[in-house]
Amino acid sequence: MLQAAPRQPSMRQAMNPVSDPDPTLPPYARVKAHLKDGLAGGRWAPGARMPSEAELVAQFGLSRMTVNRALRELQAEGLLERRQGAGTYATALHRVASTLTIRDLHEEIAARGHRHSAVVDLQRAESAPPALAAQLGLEPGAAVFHTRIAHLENGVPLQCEDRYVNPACAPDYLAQDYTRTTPTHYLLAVAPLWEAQYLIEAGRPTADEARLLGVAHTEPCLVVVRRTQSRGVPITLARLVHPGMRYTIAGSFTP
Amino acid sequence: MLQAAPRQPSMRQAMNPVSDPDPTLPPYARVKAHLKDGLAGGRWAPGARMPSEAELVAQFGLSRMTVNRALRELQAEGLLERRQGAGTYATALHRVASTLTIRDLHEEIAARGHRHSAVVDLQRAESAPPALAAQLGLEPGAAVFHTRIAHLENGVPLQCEDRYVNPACAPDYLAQDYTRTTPTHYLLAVAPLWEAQYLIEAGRPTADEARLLGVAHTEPCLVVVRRTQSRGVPITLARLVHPGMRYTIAGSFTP
DNA sequence: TAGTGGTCTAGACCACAGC
DNA sequence: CTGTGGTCTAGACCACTAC
Repeated sequence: MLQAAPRQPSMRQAMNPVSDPDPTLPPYARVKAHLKDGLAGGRWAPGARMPSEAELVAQFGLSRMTVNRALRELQAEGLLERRQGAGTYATALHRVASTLTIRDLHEEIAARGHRHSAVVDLQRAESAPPALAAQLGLEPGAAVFHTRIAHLENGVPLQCEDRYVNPACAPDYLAQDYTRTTPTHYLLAVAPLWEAQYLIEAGRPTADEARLLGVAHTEPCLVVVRRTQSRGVPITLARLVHPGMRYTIAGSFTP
Repeated sequence: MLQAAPRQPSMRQAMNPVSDPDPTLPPYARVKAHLKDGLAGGRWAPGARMPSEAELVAQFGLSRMTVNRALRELQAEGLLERRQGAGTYATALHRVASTLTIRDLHEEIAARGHRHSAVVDLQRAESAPPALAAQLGLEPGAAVFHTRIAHLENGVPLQCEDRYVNPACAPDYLAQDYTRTTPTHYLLAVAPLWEAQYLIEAGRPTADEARLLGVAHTEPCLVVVRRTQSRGVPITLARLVHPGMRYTIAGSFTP
């Protein structure tokens, strides 16, 4: 039903790129559209060899740079694999790489037109136990900053944020008023955020978290653990706990 | 090579780009590295105006196309915003766009060197209730294919996959042996996967799911709901339930 | 109008893969 | 060796923005 009409390439279709996309598109975009259509329509199976740059140059009457751009962008989008000297291939595409956007919670709530507020449960320096010290690149027992903050949307607890911060990166971290700004916002201002790793899992809240979120400690929660570095220097380790019924991470994938 | 020698922008150099990245990198990559370093180091604040293409051409002694490529790629990576006629700006970057990869579970398990097996609990055609029909672009009451399969890693249940499939897209879906292939794998072969949206949340398993996963129905589970279309035609709607303590989604962000 | 980005070209040299 | 992709150039024309 999709790859409806065409087929029976009989004579290799001679010319005509089968798809004749919007002629107002710039040429490189037309090449991309042509290749995407072909991939979507099964003209090239996963893993199959794609036309070479030279072939596309001849077929479309464009310069090689233009064709190269189209192919390079499709590669960046994960649709093609290219190997110097070997050729261009359709990706097996048994993976779906998707963009997941994690925004500052304050902005996320504001974007919904709702009111964000915060309850600061804890804001102090502590001595880092070995495991934590290792995560933040500190000596065991060194001072770390620790905050625990509940974030509310229109008065309803949405997230409990347990965060440890490397003092070297944000010496004034403890001096901020986190009912007026968020740790994320402050840390982004202090040091642009350059690398992050995260884990997403389901779990139960700790007693503290259950208290701050106003849920039973048996309530399933979505837990995001995120570690952030800037230029290789660990900045912060955060555990973000969301009541399962109140929070969802959404994403999409559109090549 | 060609543009080999140049450089020595005479006075310009004065302030030396601060960063003098790996000289073995291709020129466009050096420009990218220079700009990334500057952004990471706070040389340009979020929202600040970046050097124009012409300025970078003068500074690096490169052609405009090369500089343009560096800027275009940084834009694609979300680090820069560009407006024709206006200029190039550092993104406010109060968002962290991260790559989340969802792979076929069979491949994921195989990649860990473990053994994947599946228990097919249900495999039949059903009549689509209105809500489901709407999601799949069908008439209410139309036939849909429904499978419920537990996926095991070395014999331990890891995921319960409840899946509805648009029969028009995969007429032979019910004829497959899902102890030998996975629905994901089969559907990818039938119709390349072109758009997907998903939700990730924490919840409790249904009674069926708890039974198949061998967990209590109070156990927190990570639930991924994914909807997939190919060329705008809905293909499948899947609910993937993972026991919270056994499954984690990991991702990273490294601009 | 001047500056900016968006795009294209027709060549070129190189590194690498496969025969 | 040939064919492939990786990259660069020095111009060019255009559309848009801001003044």
